[in-house]
Amino acid sequence: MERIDIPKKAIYRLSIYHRCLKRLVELGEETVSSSALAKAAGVKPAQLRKDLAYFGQFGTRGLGYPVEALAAMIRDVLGRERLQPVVLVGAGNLGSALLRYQGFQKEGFEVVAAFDADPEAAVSRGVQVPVFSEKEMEERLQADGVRLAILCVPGPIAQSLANRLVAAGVTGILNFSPVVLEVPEEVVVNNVDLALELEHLSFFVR
Amino acid sequence: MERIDIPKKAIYRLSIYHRCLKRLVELGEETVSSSALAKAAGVKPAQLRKDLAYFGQFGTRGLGYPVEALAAMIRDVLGRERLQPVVLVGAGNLGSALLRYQGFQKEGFEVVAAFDADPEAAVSRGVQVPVFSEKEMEERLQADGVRLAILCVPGPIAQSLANRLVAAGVTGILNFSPVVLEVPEEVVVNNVDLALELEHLSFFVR
DNA sequence: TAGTGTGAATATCTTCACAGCT
DNA sequence: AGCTGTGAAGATATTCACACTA
Repeated sequence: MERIDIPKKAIYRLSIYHRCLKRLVELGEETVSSSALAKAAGVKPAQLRKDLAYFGQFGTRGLGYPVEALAAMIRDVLGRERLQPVVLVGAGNLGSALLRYQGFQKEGFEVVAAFDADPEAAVSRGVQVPVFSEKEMEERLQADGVRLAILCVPGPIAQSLANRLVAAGVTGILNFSPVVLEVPEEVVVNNVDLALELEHLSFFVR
Repeated sequence: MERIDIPKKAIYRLSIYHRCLKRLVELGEETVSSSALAKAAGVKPAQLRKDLAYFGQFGTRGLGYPVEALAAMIRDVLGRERLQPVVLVGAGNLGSALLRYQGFQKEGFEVVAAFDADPEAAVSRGVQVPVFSEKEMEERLQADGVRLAILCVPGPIAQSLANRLVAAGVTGILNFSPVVLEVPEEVVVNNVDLALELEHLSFFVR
């Protein structure tokens, strides 16, 4: 595994660059300089160049980077060339909002199914994605070979659902529950902790 | 400003420690060791001790940290002793879910008002918080002296609303829009970019 | 003995600055 | 002339390891 020494934050930035590049494609730009793209992404030019250099040489000295090709390479690096199916667990308030939220689809993720203890309730919230009983989770996950899950359940049950997801073959969890999940080390957990983000702001604001 | 050399991530961790401490308070624990608390928070003991040491000495050698007092000091450091009012801008799908979401209240934040171009629609989504027309934003912000805002509007209009928030005295923005906001340097922006988090996972999962 | 507080060592990440293409 | 690619320097953050103390 050669990507061992790529800064984790660089991966985040890659996503941001990709988004900026998509805008440039729409504008019909053919090339972009590191300084222009860096500005759009809110980073320093040198950092952008270094981030890209981890994956190869894509630019032309004196000219810049080819917009289209660079976007394609980032998609490739991020594993976004063929799109990953995703499931969502816990279609409560936040969960069902995420299901209606267009942001994931816009970035090319397909939420193929949702699971909840009370599927009826979720459906009544206007969710389009099929919502199944949480009991069917394992069989459906395995049938579809799903590896990415969004977890939006209350704190106290988050760990046990995470365990079940992992056992069913999920290796990436986007966790909205305000809980530190324990998972085997081959599983990646990404925490989005809304209250924590607000709290963090409040430190800088007073 | 002496907190200049405190790792930014340490502030995040402080919030996590605080959450764990609250649980310990409920359980009636009087003291906790760095290793126990670190385990609960998902960090190494040495890191926990270092994080706390930035703010003073709170532990007793051979014994551990007093749960209650430590929680109080963290609240103090995070500026959470008196609670900050927060507003939410953009009560669409995601925004109104956040308004119904109990997580903020549970952590002691009060969302005092929401603003949207179409307040009726938001109210019809079952939002309890008063929703005002986006036009009234400035006057109400200034009246209440609000300094924290949650921004959940579509990308294209995010920057202009951020500008208005800043002009009206907001100094901390929790930004859910998939856009890099430009703000004066005294303003802190905290980005929560849902699609980006998923994309990040997909890199590690393939 | 159990467990904090911390300097020093290490690891990680960012920025500089410039050689080298086009 | 303009802009990339990158080694080296600098800045930050984490971890170790142990002196110290209740």
